[in-house]
Amino acid sequence: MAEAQGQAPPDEEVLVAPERGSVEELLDASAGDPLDPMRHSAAHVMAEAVMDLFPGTKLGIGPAIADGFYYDFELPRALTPDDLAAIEARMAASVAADHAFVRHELPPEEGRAFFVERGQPYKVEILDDLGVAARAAGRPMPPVTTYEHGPFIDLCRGPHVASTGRIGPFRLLSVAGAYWRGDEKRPMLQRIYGTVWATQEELERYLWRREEAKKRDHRKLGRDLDLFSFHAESPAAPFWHPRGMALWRALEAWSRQVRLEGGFVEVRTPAVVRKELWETSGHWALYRENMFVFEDGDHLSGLKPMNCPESMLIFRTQVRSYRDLPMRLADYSWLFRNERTGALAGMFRVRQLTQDDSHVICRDDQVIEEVNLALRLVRRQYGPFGFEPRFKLATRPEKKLGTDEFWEMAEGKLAEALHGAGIAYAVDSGGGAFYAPKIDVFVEDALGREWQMATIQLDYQLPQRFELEYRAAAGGVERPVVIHYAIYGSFERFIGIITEHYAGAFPFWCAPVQAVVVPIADRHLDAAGELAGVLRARGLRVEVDNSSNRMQNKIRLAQEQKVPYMLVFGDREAEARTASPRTRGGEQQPAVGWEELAERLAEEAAARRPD
RNA sequence: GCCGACAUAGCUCAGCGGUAGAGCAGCUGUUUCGUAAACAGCAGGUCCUCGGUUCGAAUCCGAGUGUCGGCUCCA
Repeated sequence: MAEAQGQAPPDEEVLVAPERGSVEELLDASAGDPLDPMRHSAAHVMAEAVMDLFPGTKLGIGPAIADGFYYDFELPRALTPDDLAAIEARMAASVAADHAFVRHELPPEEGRAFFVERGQPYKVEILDDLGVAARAAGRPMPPVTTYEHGPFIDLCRGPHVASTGRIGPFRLLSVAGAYWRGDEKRPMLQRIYGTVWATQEELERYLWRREEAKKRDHRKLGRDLDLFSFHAESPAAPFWHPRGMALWRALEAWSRQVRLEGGFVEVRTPAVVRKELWETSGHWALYRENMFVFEDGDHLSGLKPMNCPESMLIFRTQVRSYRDLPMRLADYSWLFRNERTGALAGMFRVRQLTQDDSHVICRDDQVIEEVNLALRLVRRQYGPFGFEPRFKLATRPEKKLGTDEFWEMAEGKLAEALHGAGIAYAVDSGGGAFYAPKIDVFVEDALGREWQMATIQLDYQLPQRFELEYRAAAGGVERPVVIHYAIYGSFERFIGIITEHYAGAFPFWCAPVQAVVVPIADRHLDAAGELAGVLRARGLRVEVDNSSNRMQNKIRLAQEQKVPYMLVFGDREAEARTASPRTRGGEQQPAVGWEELAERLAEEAAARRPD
């Protein structure tokens, strides 16, 4: 989720840290939530409470964020959950006291002196930086604004609610470490997160949503549904169980079909690669700390973190003609990334992963068309999940390779491809990779969370590093362009996302187990097995519950496993060679003949409806 | 990597200085049942690992490993 790189408008970034990864923030940084003043006010009240309980606390920043607020503190000791309760109680007292928020303005020097005197070095640093920024812009340093309520006064530009009594129902949520200004070389402060809403109902709804998200946690569902497991013997590397693998294969088959329709051919490339390749690609210089490197005889080798360099080698195995382009290569190879331990998180960040990786090697005049194809494939591949992707054009960053003309051209091509596909998009100014602009793709899940999914990257660097060339129509040689994208991203992360999106109730087409036959008594087991065989012959994933449980319990277990169809099978069905389907939605369907059922379910699977 | 928390049976958790408990799951037996839990019995644990304190450690302390919440990172 934190893959998006937020870039706050320059004059906002000091006092208000945007929530990283929030697409709303990325798409429209100016759109503030109407609850923000209240949330920010709650942060002030929390700071008041903390100062009260821990005199001498040094204050960091305390902005409003999506759904709430936080404040960073330098404290004499680590906070415990009990402290949160005490802080909440003090906050409640401050709210009950209904202190007015009062704005003050001080001349710059006086304002600075005020915070020096109060022993607030972080606030002083902010003021000093504001001064530097003002001078750089050739403006005079503006007055220092503070907000005071009751016993507490803080550097702040506002706005706030009129008084603390206007702060709605709130709850403190968690404590976490956070580097001052997000810089890992600076001190680590303690950040308290809280949430606040206009009404009790909204607060409760938010807390319910958090609970719901916890219930849907893919790490829990992955175990409950027997999809995968993690083991300390290979940290952050999933072990795929039969059911997880069934889901994977269904997704993979769909990805392959989409690639096939898009004119791709598939390759597979080695996992162990000598360092010379990574030197050529630039990974050795730029990505080595994330690679697993080892001695391989008298050479140094690395496990590949990405597929692209190897596709370059495949391209170079022949003299290529302009007629051979575009060459569209799909690659589902294993990738290995030695992520920093703290970054690991269930399926969302693993160290061994597989992408539905796509490399299009094309002529410069084919770029727009190929990006356009990528955009169409993205939409097509997300269709069966009901995801409606949103697109963002990430343009030149401050630190970049290449001339302005180059960026002008590359950004223009991506924009044109977006227009050509009839896609409305936002611009993430400065969000591009250092070597080229890109198009980032986002989807919203069933809980309203935004996820960054595919990224479509233009790459003029790799062809140059690998000296790729083709024979041009006009004679001579020219250098192709590479377009990279993975639509699911990694299978691991995508499965994590859809597990939570569907709360484990996967659509029929990709459900790990599509139907369970529920024999009513042991005498039905043989015929139930026959029924399963008929369905399996049509490629359906069917199991028979041959336990000694009663039918009711078999149904309950199948429901808990979120199996789309339960096929109740007793004397009547055995007699007539039918089955009585019950859906996981609780609908009981009339008995149907085996062949007809197989036909119907096979069609349903092929239709890949999002459900 | 950094800050903090957590680690007890397959799962969810209780026990928190005197050598370990429940529910569910599992196994066995009985039951063979018509749309979300049949009944009975049995079995199951170097209390993450290593070290320390103590007469005695699941319990206190330290280190390590893993996981979780964040920060950072994320071609």
